Amino acid sequence: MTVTLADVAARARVSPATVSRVLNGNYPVAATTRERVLRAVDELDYVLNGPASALAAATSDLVGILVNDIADPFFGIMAGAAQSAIGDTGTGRAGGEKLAVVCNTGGSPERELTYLTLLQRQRAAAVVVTGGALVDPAHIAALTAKLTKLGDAGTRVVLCGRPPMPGDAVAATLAFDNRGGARSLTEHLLSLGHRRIGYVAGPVERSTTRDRLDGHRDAMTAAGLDGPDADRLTVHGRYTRASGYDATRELLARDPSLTAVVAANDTVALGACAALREAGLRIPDDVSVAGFDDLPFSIDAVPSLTTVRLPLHEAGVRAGRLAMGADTPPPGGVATIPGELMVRASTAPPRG
Amino acid sequence: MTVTLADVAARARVSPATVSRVLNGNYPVAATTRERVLRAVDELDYVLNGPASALAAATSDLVGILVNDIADPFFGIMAGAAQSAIGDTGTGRAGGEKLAVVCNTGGSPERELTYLTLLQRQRAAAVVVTGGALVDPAHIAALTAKLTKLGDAGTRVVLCGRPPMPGDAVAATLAFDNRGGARSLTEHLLSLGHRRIGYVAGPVERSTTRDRLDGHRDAMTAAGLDGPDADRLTVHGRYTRASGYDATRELLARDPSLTAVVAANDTVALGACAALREAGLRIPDDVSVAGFDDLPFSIDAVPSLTTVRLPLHEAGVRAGRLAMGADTPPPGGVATIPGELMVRASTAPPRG
DNA sequence: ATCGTCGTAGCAAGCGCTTTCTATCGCTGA
DNA sequence: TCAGCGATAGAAAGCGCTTGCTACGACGAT
Repeated sequence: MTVTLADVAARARVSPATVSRVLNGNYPVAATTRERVLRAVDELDYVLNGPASALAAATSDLVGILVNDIADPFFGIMAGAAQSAIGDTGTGRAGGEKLAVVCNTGGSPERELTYLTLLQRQRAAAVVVTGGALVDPAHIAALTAKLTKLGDAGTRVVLCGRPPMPGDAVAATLAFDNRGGARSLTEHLLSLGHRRIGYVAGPVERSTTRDRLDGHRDAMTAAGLDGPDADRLTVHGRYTRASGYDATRELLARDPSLTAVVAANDTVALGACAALREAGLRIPDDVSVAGFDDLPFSIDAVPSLTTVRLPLHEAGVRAGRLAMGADTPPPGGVATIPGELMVRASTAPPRG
Repeated sequence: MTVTLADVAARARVSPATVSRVLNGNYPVAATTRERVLRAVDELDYVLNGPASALAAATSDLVGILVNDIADPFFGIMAGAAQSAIGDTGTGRAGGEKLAVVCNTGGSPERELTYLTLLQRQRAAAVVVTGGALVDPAHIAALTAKLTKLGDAGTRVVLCGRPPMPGDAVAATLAFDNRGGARSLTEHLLSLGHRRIGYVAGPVERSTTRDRLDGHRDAMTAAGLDGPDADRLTVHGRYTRASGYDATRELLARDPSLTAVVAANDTVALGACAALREAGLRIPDDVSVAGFDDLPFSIDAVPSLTTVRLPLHEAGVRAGRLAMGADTPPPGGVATIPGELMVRASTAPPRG
């Protein structure tokens, strides 16, 4: 039926062992023999049997990339960058290609674990886990256990855009400085003269939400604005446009006099803009708006969005290279990646 | 080292064969035996060796989803929908889970082929190929050959949002009616009274570009507007915001008096809006703008974008189910999915 | 009481590859 | 001239699982 190594060997008049060695290029083979084998491979249109090879060699060329939401460019950009970094690291040697695949957890902890098990089952060469973690201790424990098992089985584990985990299960961690970024964003608003600043946060159970909110609070506290308003002007929602819209209406109801809204991310900020506009408020004349992440569409928003730029592409590439073992891990295994404040047209001094 | 089937068998005091049958649930096993095996699996924290299983059974539980650009929600939505449809089809039986993974080709034909080879190597159970095809005959031939080989090897091939291919390599095709959608969009503009309509097309080599442009031309021709202007008012670019921006400036230079711009998709439309606004033109008062796809952000654009809605999520789900063999293919193997005209605030009658 | 049958479980032969160990050949140096 | 060695190729033993076939009781039917 399908062509096997033995078929190729027969056609090239060598032993299967030799064909295997030519294909893997990890053993000296005379040039003329190699030539003959390669020709046979070509003529028979032979494709290696991955499972058989993985079984015999006890390693596979699968690399998994876990994302929370594949329809969100935040993850798409990182995943795409990681995937191409992994694809490009194939040193040109035949058969050296890795199969970098992305798995969409939809933000569900169970699916996250399920995918990790599936990847473990496939004896994946590496796993890149992206995006904010759940704060839930039970899940962290389960995840740590799973990653440890993966690590023990020889799978390289890399965290990207996610806080470090306890234990030494993880080969490398690339964490975003969400807290610092959020702080500088709020500081920007404060320096413009804003005092009544609403905050549209993400889901409480996510570390990203907590870190960004902490950064915001840091800045507010430093400005002496940590009164009871802090809680009253914070609304939690999901990382969606609709959530930003709803939350902003709520904020407006709680304090119609607020002069700025900080959103958990750019997508949420878009929803906030819609709600404000609908309320007859102009941006930034009446109310300033700020986002986070600097996704591609943010610069196109009207007005263009002030936000914190996260080097998603660069982080993805680095994560991919780390997963391949092509880069050495940062000292201590953890690198914190700073965000960069991008001041654009959606923020301005408050009126009066 | 790692736990094997034999270890589980020993602990449950049965033969490896029995453990395998319990895990696969495809052979009668006495309830008490099953119970004992399951407990042993649990106690030893056993994870099946995927490659070994795939080798012995000559099938794997890998399903590949190919996309052009993972950072583009157009693909993200379809891929996410397909992936969850595939995950959910696991009929509850233990071990029945498929590993649905998405592969990012970046629009490169070579990478497309490479990924297909890699999936073939893994003996993937199914492959879903999304997005517009390349018009290039050489690539179509190569692709057809590859897909045929995959099909012959038992991989179910499903096309989603992509025109049908020659031959019987493909199990099912879900094609979008790009041409019909584009036609109704332009008809809408014509019915508003527009006559000088610019068209910002995608890359010439993509079938999606060609189909949408054909639909536009259909409508223009039917309105007796197929003069030399047809070419003059068409500019090709990529499916990006920047490309839409550049192309629209070009269009404006060619004919400052145009009253409407139709873009190849929503992302491009956003760029077009930016260019128009920069030129001091108001939307839709001075110039109407229309997109295609109805991505989530389109309703949030200012003004909200008139576009053609493609049921990306539904199509993705259906493709996923087809890939699992959970749905029966449409008659003839091809289903054409219509788009729905969404008239919003970015289009209005021309001035005067 | 005997035989066929049904329901379970075990045996053992691979699946297609990798890799260790061994064999062979042509040289080089003494 | 011959031992010894480097370079290259082959033989064969698995890797961990699936599955066709066989084995074995227990039971109802004759």
